[in-house]
Amino acid sequence: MSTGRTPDPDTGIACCAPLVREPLSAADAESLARVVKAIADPTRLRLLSLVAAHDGAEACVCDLTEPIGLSQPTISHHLKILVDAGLLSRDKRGVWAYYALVPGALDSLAAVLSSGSPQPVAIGS
Amino acid sequence: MSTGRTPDPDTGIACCAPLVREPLSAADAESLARVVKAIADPTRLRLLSLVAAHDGAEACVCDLTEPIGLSQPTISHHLKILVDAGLLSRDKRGVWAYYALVPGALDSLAAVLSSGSPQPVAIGS
DNA sequence: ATCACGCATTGACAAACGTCGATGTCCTGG
DNA sequence: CCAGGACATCGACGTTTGTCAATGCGTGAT
Repeated sequence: MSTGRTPDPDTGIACCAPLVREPLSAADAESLARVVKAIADPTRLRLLSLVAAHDGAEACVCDLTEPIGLSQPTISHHLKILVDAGLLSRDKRGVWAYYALVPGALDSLAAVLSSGSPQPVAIGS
Repeated sequence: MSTGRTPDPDTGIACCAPLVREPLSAADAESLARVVKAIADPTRLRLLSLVAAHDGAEACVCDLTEPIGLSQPTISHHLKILVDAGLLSRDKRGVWAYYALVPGALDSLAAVLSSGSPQPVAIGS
């Protein structure tokens, strides 16, 4: 141990400033990272944007597959990740599955990031 | 082709609503994802929080290694990713390397997310 | 009942990621 | 000049991730 921080007893010079507030705990960081990971992919960002761009912030899979240019199973895979993260909601009506933005989900995530010291976020499950 | 969207000529019923605004382009999604990926890791979130928790929003590596509990090369690796993403700045003074939050970087990232249709972000390089 | 269609699930595989130990580089003090 | 400390870089390893083809499951129409 004693890896670094050598406060010279004479000068009292250490390398660092003291803590002025509580940092993020390991558990909080893990749950926050789980939500951030959901949007850390270009395909999923485009999916969110595409859903938001549709009237009513709602779209079905058939309207997302073509503009993205990936296979249908891949689109379903990404949509599932976004739903599990609490960012999208799934509503199956008849043959079609409609995905919609969860109101406030992205906003509360953004609020956590912009605040200097992130609080735990309760978006995903 | 013709994967989905079968607007019945009689009923006119299709599955989806029309677009009401421009979605994110593939290139913009890729550059935005590069920044988001930088914070999509619990260790890096804790590092950002730790730096922010220090007086002056500045800290050296020796003060970050111990609370995180990972090896020094791993911490340096994560710090490099955060610097490359434009979220941290590195300032070597003497023997020590001080990392500080780039003012406004996290905020503009948060602004992109909360806005319904994300604009391209010019944070990383 | 049967068929076609929209979507989800599975299994497989290459690429990217996180972590470590070992080593290199630069600065400071003696 | 030499020794030691702070930090970066390198090489390696196991794990996770993104993608696809193939298949399964409901639903609605014939």
